[in-house]
Amino acid sequence: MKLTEAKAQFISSWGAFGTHWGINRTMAQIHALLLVSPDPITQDDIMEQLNISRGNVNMNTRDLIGWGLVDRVLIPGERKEFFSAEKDIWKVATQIIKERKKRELDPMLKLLSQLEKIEGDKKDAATKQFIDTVAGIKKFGGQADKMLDVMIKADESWLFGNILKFFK
Amino acid sequence: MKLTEAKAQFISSWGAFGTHWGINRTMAQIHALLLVSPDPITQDDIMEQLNISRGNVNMNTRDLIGWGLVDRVLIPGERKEFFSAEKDIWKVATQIIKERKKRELDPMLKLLSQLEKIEGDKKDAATKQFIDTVAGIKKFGGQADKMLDVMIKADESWLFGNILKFFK
DNA sequence: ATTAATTTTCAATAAGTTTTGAAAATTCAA
DNA sequence: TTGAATTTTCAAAACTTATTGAAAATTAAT
Repeated sequence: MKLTEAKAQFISSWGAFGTHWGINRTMAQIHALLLVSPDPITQDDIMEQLNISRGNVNMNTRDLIGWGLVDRVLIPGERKEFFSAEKDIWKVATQIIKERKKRELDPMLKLLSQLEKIEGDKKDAATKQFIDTVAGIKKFGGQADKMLDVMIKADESWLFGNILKFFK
Repeated sequence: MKLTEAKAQFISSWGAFGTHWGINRTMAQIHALLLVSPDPITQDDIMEQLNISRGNVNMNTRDLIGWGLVDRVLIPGERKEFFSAEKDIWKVATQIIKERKKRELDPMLKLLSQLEKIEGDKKDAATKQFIDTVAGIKKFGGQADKMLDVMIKADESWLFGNILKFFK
C-alpha cells in the first residue's frame, strides 16, 4: 500500500470512528489529516485534501480548537493562518476525556443528585426502584469520575504500566 | 419533586446522554424506563409512557436485546411479551464496554495494523509522520484494549476500590 | 383449520444534522 | 484610509438518521 492510499483510508476510518464518539465525521477527518501532517497546514490545504467547503473547514477547525485538540499556528511572513494538531496520542486521549467529563458526566451527576431528593414512600415499589436506580448510577458515575480525574493527571506509561502490572 | 416528574426528567436526560454514547435517543429512553420499572413491562406500556409508535418500540427493544441490556420475559398466563432491564449498573457498564470494544475498538486496531505496513521511505517527513501516528494510536489502543478486558472480567468494588487505593 | 391477538417489517415521511457558498466582517500591507 | 487577502457567519440545500403506521407474518387459543 502506498502513502496516499493509506492516508485516505486512515482519514476515512478515523472519520467513521469519530461518529461513534460524539465527534462529527468531518471534524474527525480534519483531525486525522492534521495528525498525519508533519507541518502545520492552512484552511485551503484542508479544503483541497478533504474536498470540503471553506465554511465547513472553518467551523470544524474552530470546534477542534474548542476541544483543545488543534492549535492555530502563526508562521512569520505568512498571511494565512495555519493549523496543527497535538501529536501525542496520550495527550489527545486525556484531553478528550477531560472535555467529555466536563460536558457530559459532570452535568449528569448533578442532575442525579437532584432526582435523588424525590419525595415519596419508599415502601412503594416504583418509588423504591427509582431511588435505587438513581443512587446506583450516581455511585457508579462518582467512582468513574474520580478514576478519570486520576487518569487525566497521570502519565501514560506510569498509568498503564502499573495498572496492568497490578492485574497480573 | 414528585415521582412522575422525576421519572420523566430521568428518562429525558438519559436519552440525551445516550446520544453522546453511540446509543440513539429513543433506545436510551426505553432503557431508562425499564431501569426504573420494578416489574417487566410490555410494548404497549412503553408506547404509552414514551408516546412512540409500535414499530419504534419494537426496533429499539430488539437493539437493546442485541446490546445485552434488556431481556424478553415470558410471564405465565400472559399472551403479551414483557421486557425487563438488567438493573445492576456495573453489569450494564461492562456490557456496554464489551460491545463497544467489539464493534469499534477491535476493528480499528485491525485496520491500523494494516496501515502500518505501508511501503515508503522513512526519511520522507510525511511518511515518517504517518507511520509514527498510526503506531502511536495502535500502541495506545492496544493498551486500552487490555485494560478494558481486565475491567470486563473484574468485579466492581474490587476494581474501583483497588485502583483508587493504588492512586492515593 | 380458523381466528383474534400480537409482533415484525419496511416504504414513506418526518426530524435532525451537516454542508455549502456567497455575503459580511476582519485583517493587514501599502 | 483603501483595498486585496483572508476568515467568519448563517440561511438554504443536501444529506443522514429516526419514526410512523399499516400491511404481512407469526403465534396461540379454540
